[in-house]
Amino acid sequence: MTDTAPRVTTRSRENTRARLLDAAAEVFAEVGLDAASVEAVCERAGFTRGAFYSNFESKDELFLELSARVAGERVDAVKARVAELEAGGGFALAPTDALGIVEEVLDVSGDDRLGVLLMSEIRNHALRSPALAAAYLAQEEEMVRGVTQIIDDIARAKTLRFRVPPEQAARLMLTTWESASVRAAMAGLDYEAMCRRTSEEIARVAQLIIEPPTA
Amino acid sequence: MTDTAPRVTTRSRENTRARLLDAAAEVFAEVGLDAASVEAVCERAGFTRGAFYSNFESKDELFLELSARVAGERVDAVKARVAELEAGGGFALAPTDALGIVEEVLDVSGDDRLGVLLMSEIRNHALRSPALAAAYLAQEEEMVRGVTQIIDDIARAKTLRFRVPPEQAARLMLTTWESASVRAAMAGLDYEAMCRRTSEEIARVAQLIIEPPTA
DNA sequence: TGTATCCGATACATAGGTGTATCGTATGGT
DNA sequence: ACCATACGATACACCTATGTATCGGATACA
Repeated sequence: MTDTAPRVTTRSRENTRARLLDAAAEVFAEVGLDAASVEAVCERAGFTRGAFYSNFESKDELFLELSARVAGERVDAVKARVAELEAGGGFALAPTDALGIVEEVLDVSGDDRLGVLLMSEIRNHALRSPALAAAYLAQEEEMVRGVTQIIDDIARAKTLRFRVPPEQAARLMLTTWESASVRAAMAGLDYEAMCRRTSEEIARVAQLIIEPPTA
Repeated sequence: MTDTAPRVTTRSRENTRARLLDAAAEVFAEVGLDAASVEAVCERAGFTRGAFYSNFESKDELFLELSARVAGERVDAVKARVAELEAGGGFALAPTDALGIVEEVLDVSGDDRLGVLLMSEIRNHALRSPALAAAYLAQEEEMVRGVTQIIDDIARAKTLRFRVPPEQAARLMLTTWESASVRAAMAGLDYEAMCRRTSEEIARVAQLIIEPPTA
């Protein structure tokens, strides 16, 4: 590796960073950012604090990076779904079966309970940190773009008409999804029931948005 | 006060409790529950920790009580609005002016930035504490009941028709409101702009829900 | 006015977390 | 195979928060 790069620090360091990030995701989701000690994160990852401070400057920096990672993952998942839909276009559902469509799009971001907790944690802290807020809002906009496209694609494929512009529909879907996930997690439902209930809630909104065929 | 009550501890104690609760609301909103030290709360209230531990058992207990208080206040505000509408019924707006209606109903819960932060904090912790979760969900249900009634009243007064049952409409309004408030607070908008933007967002949803007159 | 009681302040003991400085070792390059 | 370096472990000093136990003063009631 006689690269132009001044330093080749990328040996197993990336691995350590990744393990710390994974552990942090778990611990932060479980007890929250502020209640989570650096030591707890390290213990979970199988390191000591020496490793931590060798890789990150502070807990906040790690949290920022973690937030960026999960945001990126979510956006990527949606984008992948868009590509999938545009490539295949293999939808064989009845146009009015909103729930079916929703479920098919939804399982992309199969959100477990911890995922919901982590996102909530990020959202909560974004309210106080301008840097996090900017990242959070940007990610949300990206999500809107992706979902808007999905809606567009589906509408075109099925020749559906909407009562609102696709972008607004996308926003509605996303906020409904967010709030439904949180409510489900709060009610302590297991994963399956959680998904079911979330789907139903979103499907209701979808049915409201979709213009019924003028038969 | 030779009451039947076994103990008449209610001298100025209630005052102290109230002041501590007020201070806690501020501090928790500003830095979050976990980052807020008991000492910070006491300092804000003008007391020392002695007063705190004389009135509350722990920070968590205080938070639980605070949550109950703000939840009660919100529900009361909505209920008062319901009573106001049912008593007066003085709506002189055009039926299609969704934004006008929304604004008139909305200013009830004139939410400042700190209020949003505090609610977010409560919501976030409710995800991990069953007791808080139960309280939070119960409050939300009460809010839904109130808003449902408001929607019903308005609909009756204006002979509007909806595309969805009033209860679902209420849920949609509330989740939209919640998410819009959070987004506004995140974007760092001032109070006025925040209200305006939130109103617009809700009005759009209202317009979607309201069935247009079949002219 | 005297007295008992309640309430908040003060002082103290302790724990847990943080960040840094140093050390030993594994690894990569030649 | 050797050397240099990077990486993570260990140890240390500091600090902040917590909870309790005790003290002093104010207040209610006679």
